[in-house]
Amino acid sequence: MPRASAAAAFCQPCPVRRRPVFKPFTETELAFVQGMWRPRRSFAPDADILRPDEKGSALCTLWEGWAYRYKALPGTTSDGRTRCQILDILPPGDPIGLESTLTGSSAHGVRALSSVQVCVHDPGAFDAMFTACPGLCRAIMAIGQMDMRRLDHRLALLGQASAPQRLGFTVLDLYDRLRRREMVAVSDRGAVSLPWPLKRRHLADLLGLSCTHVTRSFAELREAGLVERQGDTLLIKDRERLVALSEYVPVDEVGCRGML
Amino acid sequence: MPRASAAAAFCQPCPVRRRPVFKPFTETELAFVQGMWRPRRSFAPDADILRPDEKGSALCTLWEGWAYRYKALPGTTSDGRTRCQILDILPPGDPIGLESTLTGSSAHGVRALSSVQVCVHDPGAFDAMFTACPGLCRAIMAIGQMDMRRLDHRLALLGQASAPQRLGFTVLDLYDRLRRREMVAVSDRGAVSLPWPLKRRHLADLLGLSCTHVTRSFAELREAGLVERQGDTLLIKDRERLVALSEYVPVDEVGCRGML
DNA sequence: CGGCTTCTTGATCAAGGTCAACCTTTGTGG
DNA sequence: CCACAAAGGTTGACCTTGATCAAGAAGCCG
Repeated sequence: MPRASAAAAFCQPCPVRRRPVFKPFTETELAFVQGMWRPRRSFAPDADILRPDEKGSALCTLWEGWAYRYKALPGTTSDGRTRCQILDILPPGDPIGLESTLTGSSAHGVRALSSVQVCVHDPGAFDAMFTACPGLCRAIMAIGQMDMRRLDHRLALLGQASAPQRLGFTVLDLYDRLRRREMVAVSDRGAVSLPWPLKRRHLADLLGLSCTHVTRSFAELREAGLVERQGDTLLIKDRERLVALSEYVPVDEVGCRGML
Repeated sequence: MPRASAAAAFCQPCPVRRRPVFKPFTETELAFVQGMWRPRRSFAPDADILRPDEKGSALCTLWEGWAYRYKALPGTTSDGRTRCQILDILPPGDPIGLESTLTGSSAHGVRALSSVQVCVHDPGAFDAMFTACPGLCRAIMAIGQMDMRRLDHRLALLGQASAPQRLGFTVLDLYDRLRRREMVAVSDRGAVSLPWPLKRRHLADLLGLSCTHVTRSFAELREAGLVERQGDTLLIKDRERLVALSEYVPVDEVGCRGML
């Protein structure tokens, strides 16, 4: 079958899965996941990969580019946009549509942050996974717990931290998640840098702040010599002090095994 | 074996599981869950059922009484208590310790809100579940998604809603969760009531507010004729208007199947 | 060079935090 | 049954954080 062979060509040497966060597949698992393979789809920045109200939607994995989970809210912000809370940032490798596959509907949407390609899986085959691949199933459950743990962190952040702390925490959290995916770089003089596709309004929606206040908090961190924005990458100039200011505690997510 | 027979005596006609939120077990599932059965444990109010830093801790299910998941934070509030964010309220039937069973450690603690009894399960047998009971495994994964969905809601709440909205939303959410567990009552003149074990400080930690401001917000709802506290039950006097004020959208969690 | 969007800065205002006093309820021992 | 203590709840005065509104400054295309 052309479909299976195309999958094999992609899944086995998958560039995303080669990163150390992901556990390698067993042969059975690889075969199973390849059997679920469907052609990849592309999305432009700001397009909905998963609409908030969508029923019976596709199950897929973020293969290239970034996205975010969000929840649309009634009403509108002061600057015209519809109110929205960003729930989580999704870097490459993260699954999309698990909730709707498991429960039949999704209470959140997923939107592309940059240009995005997703690997599509056949949701009809999903239920078979529970009998065919118990180990994979356990791994996905563990990933779910990790996501929940990060949500817990974020909840504590919105409940308890000041605006600059929220911002600093988010920078550090993103950096650490990307480091595990080998997507960060080391600059000179001990500074490190990470890709930064987030606009002010994304940060505002993510942190529960207004755009202007995000700017102010950013300025605060910049003036303290902690971070520096350079186009679409962000420099962390003094991790030590940034950690102290944000009361940052890393959320570790080692040895996950998804189904890219 | 006395152990197995004791389990059978409890699990089969379990008073908690008889409620409509829970799906009935199949025979295999019942047998499996009974095989994990260990003697129940009791906790006094304010005792830690699961300490935040605990490794390799027990897996159990809330059998009687209420608890809450929380995250302790460095520093201390103005009134002396250590700072803490309550992540979720756990009514009877909710599982405890899934995260640490699946990932080896838990980033949150669980504390008893009232006098509590938990059904203890053998965490060593947990991994066997993935091969022995795929259906149960799927059900637990779906529960995880439901919990995540409620966390999403709460995140949007802390990010976007005013203090009275947060309070109203929480009242309505708790009411609906308890209704599905048949733990609410109807009062006269269309009002409904629910058990209310939450002190001001719990609400403060849950909603990311100060104790005094919780009082003020409560007073606001009371003066608007929406809710009324009577000892340790809460009256909802005008659900309609409370829903409108809080922009409440129910988080449904029908047909879950746990492993009590 | 306009015409976009995004970012920045300043002035003003409201929501909520802090501190402190006081009131109510609950529980306990005499 | 009362007295008292301790915990929790309520209220008010004041202050800080962050929202809102509005006007520019940079970028970033065509």
